[in-house]
Amino acid sequence: MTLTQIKLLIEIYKSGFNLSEATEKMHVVQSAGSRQLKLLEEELGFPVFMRKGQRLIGFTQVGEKVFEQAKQICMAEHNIKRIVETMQSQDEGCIRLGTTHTQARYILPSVLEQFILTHPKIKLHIEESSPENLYHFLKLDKIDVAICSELISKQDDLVSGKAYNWEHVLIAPHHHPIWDTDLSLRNCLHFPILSYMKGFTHSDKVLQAFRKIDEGFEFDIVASDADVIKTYVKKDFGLGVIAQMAFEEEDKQHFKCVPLGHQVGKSATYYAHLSKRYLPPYLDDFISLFLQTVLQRFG
Amino acid sequence: MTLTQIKLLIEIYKSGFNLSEATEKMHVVQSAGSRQLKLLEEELGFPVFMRKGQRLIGFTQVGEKVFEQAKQICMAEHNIKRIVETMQSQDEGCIRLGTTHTQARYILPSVLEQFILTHPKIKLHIEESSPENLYHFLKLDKIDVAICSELISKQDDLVSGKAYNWEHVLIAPHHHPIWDTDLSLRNCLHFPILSYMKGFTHSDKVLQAFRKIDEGFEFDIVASDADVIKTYVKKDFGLGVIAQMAFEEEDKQHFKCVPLGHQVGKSATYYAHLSKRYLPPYLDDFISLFLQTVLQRFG
DNA sequence: TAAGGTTACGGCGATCGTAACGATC
DNA sequence: GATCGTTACGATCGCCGTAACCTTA
Repeated sequence: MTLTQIKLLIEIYKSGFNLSEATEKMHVVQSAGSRQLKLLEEELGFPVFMRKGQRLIGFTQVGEKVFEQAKQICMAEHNIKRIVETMQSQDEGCIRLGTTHTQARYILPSVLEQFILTHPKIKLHIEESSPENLYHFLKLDKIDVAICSELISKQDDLVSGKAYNWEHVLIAPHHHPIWDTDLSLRNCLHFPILSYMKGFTHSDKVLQAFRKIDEGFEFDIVASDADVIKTYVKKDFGLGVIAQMAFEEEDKQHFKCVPLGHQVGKSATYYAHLSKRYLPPYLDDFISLFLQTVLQRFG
Repeated sequence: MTLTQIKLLIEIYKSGFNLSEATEKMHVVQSAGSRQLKLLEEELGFPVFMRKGQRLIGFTQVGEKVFEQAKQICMAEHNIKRIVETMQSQDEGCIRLGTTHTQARYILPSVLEQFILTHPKIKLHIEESSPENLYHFLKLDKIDVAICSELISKQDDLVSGKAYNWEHVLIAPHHHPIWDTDLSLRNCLHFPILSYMKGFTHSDKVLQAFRKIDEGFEFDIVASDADVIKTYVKKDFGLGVIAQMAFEEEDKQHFKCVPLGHQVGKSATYYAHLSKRYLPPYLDDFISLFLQTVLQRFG
């Protein structure tokens, strides 16, 4: 068994079981891959791939399990490369952070502000996407660490932890008639309601809460970030339901704001990274700093 | 980077940083190993080993981390071999079980009785030792799975789970004067007390409990298994404190028995195996059967 | 017929073993 | 001086690329 053969398995999988494509990615001719695969399967004494005629169409039962281990091997090999890279370039490096707009816009600025002071040479790539996408990005090693809510916790191949709790808040201009009511969700239904798109910032929680009152409820306007929602609410399009983090000091000029936690439930933000992935020291630092910062702010 | 080089790191470590010994184990001449090591370190751009003159004396800081990953790679490679082995020999195989006397003698018989019915061709190696040793045996891959109390849980490189709760019991012959008292620990102190050796079957818990009453308390006779203790108690050497599992139906002829859980605390038995280790189906079966059996008996 | 996969063959590079040398205890 | 590690050199083995061939959409 060789590392080349192990990597070949991975590439074949990534290519959708197309050996030609896999070998191309490995910068060798197709026949070389064909031979290596044959050698590997001979050594193991079992076919790793199911074939339709000659073509590869998927893993065998054994293949599935072998593939799992092959991924481990590749991961560890990458880790070794990362270890020496981060050593070579002492305090330099790059953090590929995946997060949602809410975190990027309202939480991370203060974290990053401090981080770049202590780690001036670390580059930052901030990838904004939905929690679901972030989960896939982690698994595909497109990002090093994810900070978001939902989905991420309790995945067995991820290390994750809760960073802080938060709740949704209701916002409306100071003059809005809603402020003359008891602020129940039922009363809110008399006005257009703006909130997050499906999949963002626990919007489902809000939706469920309203649907307990009005089964066919839909938001009137949805956006994927609070800035847009706030802008529209400012223009008196209706009531906004956003994450508490998105309500800032200067928004008090335009809006009143009440928490909705008791009516739609509490939420939480998590961090996560692949469990067997090597984390360079500066990434550990970043996560620590993040946790420490939100602890001060929400703890 | 090659698998050979990775394995070389492992072997050098295992040989106490003696390259000659390591290469010998790998069935190549010493110079071959020397070269491979040089190549690896050149490729990484960092020395993996600290040297005193030319001799290897330990890992560098980078080396430590690389070594961690190297172990992962070796583990995964072994797993692949195990996967195909267990496939080749269908229902054959071997379970190397590490456990304590208490489990082996009083719990496992009923488990194994059933297991060999459904898996007649699986060989069993039962290694008896203290929990602490079992932990090391797991890490050295001397055993596949451990069943015991203490120590094992909450180790990050182990997968472990609680199997059942139990408590210590006090035993003494029917005619013993202790049965005329209120059975407090304080009253027990008037008699010689026999229990487990340090490190076995949560003996520390019992010791602590007695020491709360009598600071300088020591057991009068200790043994590493309940059979010995029971034999001595039968001969009227004193009171016995053993695990509840060790008190069997036929012992009622000779002893009375009272639980001590409220006085010395409850205990639990766990199972554990290396977290990244491939478990063949029959090993999964074994653990399931074990859990199921103790659930019926204690659950 | 094009695309995916296998097999045969020749060349080249990688690794090995021998052996001589250097360093350390 | 014995043990441990490095370096040089020639031989061998393994892997690659070319190319011809086979199989199936």
